[in-house]
Amino acid sequence: MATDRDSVLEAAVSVLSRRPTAHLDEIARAAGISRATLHRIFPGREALIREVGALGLRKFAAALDSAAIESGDTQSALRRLVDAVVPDAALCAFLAGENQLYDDPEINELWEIQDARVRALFLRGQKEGAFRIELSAGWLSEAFFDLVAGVGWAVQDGRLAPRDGAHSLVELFLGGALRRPDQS
Amino acid sequence: MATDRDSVLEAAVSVLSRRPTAHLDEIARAAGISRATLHRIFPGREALIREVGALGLRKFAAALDSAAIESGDTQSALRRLVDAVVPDAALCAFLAGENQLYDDPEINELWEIQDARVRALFLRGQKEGAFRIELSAGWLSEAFFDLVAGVGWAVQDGRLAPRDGAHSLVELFLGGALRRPDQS
DNA sequence: AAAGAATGAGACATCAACGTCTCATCTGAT
DNA sequence: ATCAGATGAGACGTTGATGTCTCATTCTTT
Repeated sequence: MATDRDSVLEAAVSVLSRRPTAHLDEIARAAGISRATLHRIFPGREALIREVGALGLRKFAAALDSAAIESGDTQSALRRLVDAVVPDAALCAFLAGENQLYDDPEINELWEIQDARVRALFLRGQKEGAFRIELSAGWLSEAFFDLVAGVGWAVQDGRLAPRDGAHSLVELFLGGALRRPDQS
Repeated sequence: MATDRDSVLEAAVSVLSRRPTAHLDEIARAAGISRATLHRIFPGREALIREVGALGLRKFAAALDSAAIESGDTQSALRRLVDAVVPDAALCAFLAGENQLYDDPEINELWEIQDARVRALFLRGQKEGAFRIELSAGWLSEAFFDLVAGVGWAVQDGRLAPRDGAHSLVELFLGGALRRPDQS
């Protein structure tokens, strides 16, 4: 039952993250069901979008949990987080693009919680001396999420190999684009 | 005449970059004109969206030109590019979110040209030893644009001060989030 | 095999945004 | 002051997506 709902939601993500205005026909076809059945599972378009958003936030929260970002050294924690979150990067891309979701107070609150956790990770890392302090924890958190979404889009459009997603993300975000001759 | 069109387009960007499905009523109100006049300037919604996209690409191309990314050392070129592009970050955010734009061959070709220029900048920087070679020029280009769009969104939503946009972007993209004790 | 549930296909009404039109009002130039 | 042009406000029909319905078919369970 729940797995059925989730499989439909995953199919919806694959369509909606690319084209947020896709018709229900299209989503139903992507999920391999008819529009009638789609309506039997979700009362309407709005409910479907909300459920996709909620799924995305659940998975993001689960990634934060499984990465145990609140413990251990912060750099390793961030690397674990990337590994945990990249498989669901498409969902993050959806969350990033569907700003209308945050009109819903429940969704918004759930997001605030997760975002605060990420910000806390960066703040802790800054206090420990792992992350740069010239950049605010808020901006680091925001930029991190932007890049996760970017990986999601790039993978989905075939511009980035799924295998490379986590590595490209970590290396750029942590190390930057500049080569450091004095480092190696 | 042209300034009038452009002022309407700028108003449209401020609305559409945040909510791509905004009604024409809303856009007209944001531009300070009536829906009738909006229709007199642009034949329809589709044309309006296309024009906004074209404006964004023109401004992006102008930023690449004014930054002279094809000459000089690549790191400085990138810094100049950031300074030139951040004021129009909202337009880039719109371009990033409106994937449907790229169905239009003219828009798509224009984008390909600019994207190739950015990729060439990174490739040149890699050959010159300024940029890391473990990350593909394509990914660097993609991530750069993601962050520019992120700055646009963050500034528009008040999460990032406009003054900080360029600095935050350059520092994170070039230097990464990691602090380097052996550097300073 | 038979009964029940679930699904797909399609028809149908509804509704909101869009595009077009008209007319009154305002502005600006002569 | 007058006239031409532009604008705003609003009405109107059209269109397309949505939500609901029915019915035939398929799958499941016993």
